[in-house]
Amino acid sequence: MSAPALKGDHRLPLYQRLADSLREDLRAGRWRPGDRVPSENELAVDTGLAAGTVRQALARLVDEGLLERRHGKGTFVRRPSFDQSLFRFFRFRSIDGTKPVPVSRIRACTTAIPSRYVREKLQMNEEGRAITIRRLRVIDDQPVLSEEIWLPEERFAALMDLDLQKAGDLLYPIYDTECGQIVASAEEVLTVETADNDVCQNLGLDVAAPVVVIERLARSYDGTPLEWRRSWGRADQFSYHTEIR
Amino acid sequence: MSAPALKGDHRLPLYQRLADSLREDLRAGRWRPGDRVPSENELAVDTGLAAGTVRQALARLVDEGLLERRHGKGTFVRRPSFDQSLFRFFRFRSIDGTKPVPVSRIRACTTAIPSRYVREKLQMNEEGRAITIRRLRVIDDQPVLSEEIWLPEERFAALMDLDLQKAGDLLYPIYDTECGQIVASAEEVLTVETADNDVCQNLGLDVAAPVVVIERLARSYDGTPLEWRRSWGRADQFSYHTEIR
DNA sequence: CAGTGGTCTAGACCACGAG
DNA sequence: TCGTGGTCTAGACCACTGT
Repeated sequence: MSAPALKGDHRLPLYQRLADSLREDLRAGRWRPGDRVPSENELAVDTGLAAGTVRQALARLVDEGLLERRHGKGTFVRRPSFDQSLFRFFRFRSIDGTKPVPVSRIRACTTAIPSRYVREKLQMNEEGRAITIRRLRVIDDQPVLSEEIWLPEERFAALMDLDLQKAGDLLYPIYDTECGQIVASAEEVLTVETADNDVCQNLGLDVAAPVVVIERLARSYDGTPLEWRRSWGRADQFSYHTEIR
Repeated sequence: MSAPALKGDHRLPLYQRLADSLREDLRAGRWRPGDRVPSENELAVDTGLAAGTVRQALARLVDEGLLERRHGKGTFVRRPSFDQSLFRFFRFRSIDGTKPVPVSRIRACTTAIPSRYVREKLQMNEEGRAITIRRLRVIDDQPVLSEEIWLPEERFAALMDLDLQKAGDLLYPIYDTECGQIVASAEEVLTVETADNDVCQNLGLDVAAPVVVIERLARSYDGTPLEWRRSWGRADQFSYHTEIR
């Protein structure tokens, strides 16, 4: 009957256009991780769509990992927790067997000119400078992961005024609070190498021991590359489990 | 109104009970991979459910990877193609750059008593015997993967009357046609090791070169373990991509 | 209790594929 | 043209959460 008040290509399904619209709101910071988004009913009234259509849009965003439903309470912006992603790949255990909380030990934090490879990953132009961090992740005083991190200086300048040593073990909350940058998704590529001298020293390994290398490109809600990092971990702790269907 | 003619716990949602029922039909071989299942309309009429409910049940099975929808044609039993799963993990390329079709080179096929580990994976009792196959997967005469395969003899006895050398490069179609066993899903665990002498020889590697080990447990539609295999591949060909959200 | 998401229905119309 | 899956509606009732 009446024209639905939704932007976007009118040839696309309404639920998709609503999903796109909500994704855009998310990117613009209309709601923050942990916030409740409007209820299905509110959205249906606001958009003039049927409840079922709204539901389908929300379902899509839930599938994408952006939203989270809680029966009886509402639909919420999901808080991505990337630092558990390490434990998808490595079986780190603390001495007491319980949940391992890797401590961050910063070894360096400077501005530098990124390599061409990193520059392209971060979609920076040739003049752009970057902040680079080198750190160890440590469990029970045992180094388990060695990391090299690159950030475009433009967005993360505030980090240089900070004492990262005292700032906590997780970087993404710091990116958020100090730089206003929210990491919403990431791509990772795993490969296997033999450790060079540097990595051997950092992780306490024998020369040429196998190491697993994880390259991660983290992005904001709108897909802008925010951070590139490369992590080395001992391969004998590596284990990845998957289903095929 | 009328009682829906569906088995199962009546406290469960109807779409879930229908999905369970269809999954059971699949397991029982009512339809084979590639077959078309009844249309949404037919199912709705048969079960006395609304079309939307049937749709939800099918959506679930599609998510599980059991079915596949083709707009305008129907809903089909998915043909799982596991041998492309290698290429999720390894970047094998043929000399001419095109699609790599690894050739199977059988090295041994005998009956044997499985180790306790394999026996438990296959849920066999202590008296049960097994068939074991050792083979190389070869691309352009280069060995890329070394495999050790274990099957419960009870289900796969027909294999021993066969000349596997001439039977083709993919085992799962043979399991199907010769033994009536359809592989519907599998779990894989990836780890990294350093190559022992045996693996070095098989893959043409230096001693102590890193290798990626893939353990796979393949199951039928009802979850019965059908095959356990362990594959070794050179780690410098390994690469795994994933998304985090 | 009110408000949320979850299930289910009945029916309309659209888009695709094949004869 | 027909049968298939895909989108969308309008409304009923259920189940969970908090007050």
